[in-house]
Amino acid sequence: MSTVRVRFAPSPTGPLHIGGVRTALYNYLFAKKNNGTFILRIEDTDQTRYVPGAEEYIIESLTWFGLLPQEGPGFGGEFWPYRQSERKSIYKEYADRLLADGHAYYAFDTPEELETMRQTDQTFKYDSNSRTRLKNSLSLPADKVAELLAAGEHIAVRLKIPANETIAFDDEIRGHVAFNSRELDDKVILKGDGMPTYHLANIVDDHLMQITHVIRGEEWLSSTPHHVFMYRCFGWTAPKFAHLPLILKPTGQGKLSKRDGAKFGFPVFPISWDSDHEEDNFTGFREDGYLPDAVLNFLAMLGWSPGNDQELFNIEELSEAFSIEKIVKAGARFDIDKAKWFNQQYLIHSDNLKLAYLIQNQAIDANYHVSIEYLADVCGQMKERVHKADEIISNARFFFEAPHVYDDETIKKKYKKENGSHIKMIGQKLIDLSENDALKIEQVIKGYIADQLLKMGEIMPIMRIGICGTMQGPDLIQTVSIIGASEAGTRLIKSIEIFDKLVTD
RNA sequence: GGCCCGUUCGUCCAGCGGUUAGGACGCCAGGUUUUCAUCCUGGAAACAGGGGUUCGAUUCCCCUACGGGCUGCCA
Repeated sequence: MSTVRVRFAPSPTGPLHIGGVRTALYNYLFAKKNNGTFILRIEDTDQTRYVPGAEEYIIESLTWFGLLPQEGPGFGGEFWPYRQSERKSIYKEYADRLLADGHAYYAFDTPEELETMRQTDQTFKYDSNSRTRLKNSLSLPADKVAELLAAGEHIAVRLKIPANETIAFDDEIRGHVAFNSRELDDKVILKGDGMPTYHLANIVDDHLMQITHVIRGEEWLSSTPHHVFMYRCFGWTAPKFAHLPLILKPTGQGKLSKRDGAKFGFPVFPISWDSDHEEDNFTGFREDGYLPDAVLNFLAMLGWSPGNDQELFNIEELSEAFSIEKIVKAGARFDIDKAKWFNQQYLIHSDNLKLAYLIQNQAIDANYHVSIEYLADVCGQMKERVHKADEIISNARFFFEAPHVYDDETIKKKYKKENGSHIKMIGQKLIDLSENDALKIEQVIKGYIADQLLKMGEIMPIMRIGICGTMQGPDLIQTVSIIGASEAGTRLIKSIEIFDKLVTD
């Protein structure tokens, strides 16, 4: 048994889609599980769709997730180059071989002519049947072919699919899949510009790079018979295929697309993508406050399960438990609520200081200049109350500044004017305390409430509003201990003035 | 339209001939708490339909319906 070699082969036509990340993840997990090699190959054979920066984006995304390839552009490996545009001559050589063996032919039809055919006939297909009527080296007389070849325009090489035979393969996920070759079109394998199409480049590279398992999206299932046919023509052993179910829109029809992020209000890309065109700017999971491991865990469960009820896995556990047989066959709808839940779980189990560093820039941007230790304390209190890292700051501004607005509703409902002086007194005592030990603070507050025979339920909520402005927040004693007894006391005294006015009005 | 793939709670998964069809997210109710959240307890919620095969089908086969993909000198 040869060692497992798998590849993730994205096309640098834009930012890497979250579905692509899952494909990369499954390849990575499969390699890890089998002690194999995970390879990155850049499929940039379409010059017209090439987007500068896309390759860097792909690598930065994989890096963020920790899904680093052992081979690939910039990662070493003995099967270089790993960028298809740099392998052009290799593909030409193999296309020639197919041509020489009679498994491919030259086609001279222009894209416009083919477009017209498709317009007039919805079912048009360039295949074993129609090719006899089209402009190619099979239908045209030899001298005419030679002439067109010499002219050198619009020369494409097409695969000569046999007329009527069964082409089948065993998919690792779907089992036996069979096609009749009459349903298959004569795919272009070498384009007019001399570049190969995906189909040729893909199988040549997979063979040359000794790929053992092709794990890719289901959109490739229909062209797999073409690939299998080419392996046969070359006399090569085909790798094993595993076609992954697609990720579908949360609601409505079709697969998740890049525009769905804006439409549904959540990211569909790992990290942000900035383009010259406003409508092509996308925010990423990273910038939106998600942790990479949480996203990975969520993605892993979208189309795969370990066969039991466990859902929380770190990457090591994931690769240990992973198996292709457990991949689900049906497409999965993207559920952002589940993703948020995973993220919250990871947030809760994250180290406070790590979280603090993660959100440090956000704090600075908001003009909150506090120590990293202070931020860590805030994270400790807030992490179980949020779903995304950025909410730690946006939901708890009272840790950084006195509240500007107060929850009127609760004040009107719970504030009794006779308690005002007591709360002011507590405020003064906190100022006098001049230290921030939680135990001492608790003694001051709860001690006073007990001494004066007051009710916790009447005093604490009002104090909370006075200090935080809102009813939502961590334990009050802990909060005071973090922002400081003196600051809290000052806020209390000031807020009572406002509350008194609010209640009399 | 044609070909291929699929179909268990709203969603993601478990189930691989005999189960009160299980878990998670979300939702609802209750408990804990100074609030929110976490956490705990409970609840509503599904085998697309029809034929077979079988003593017995959610599980196997066929048909229909529905969903998805492909049908480019894009990947």
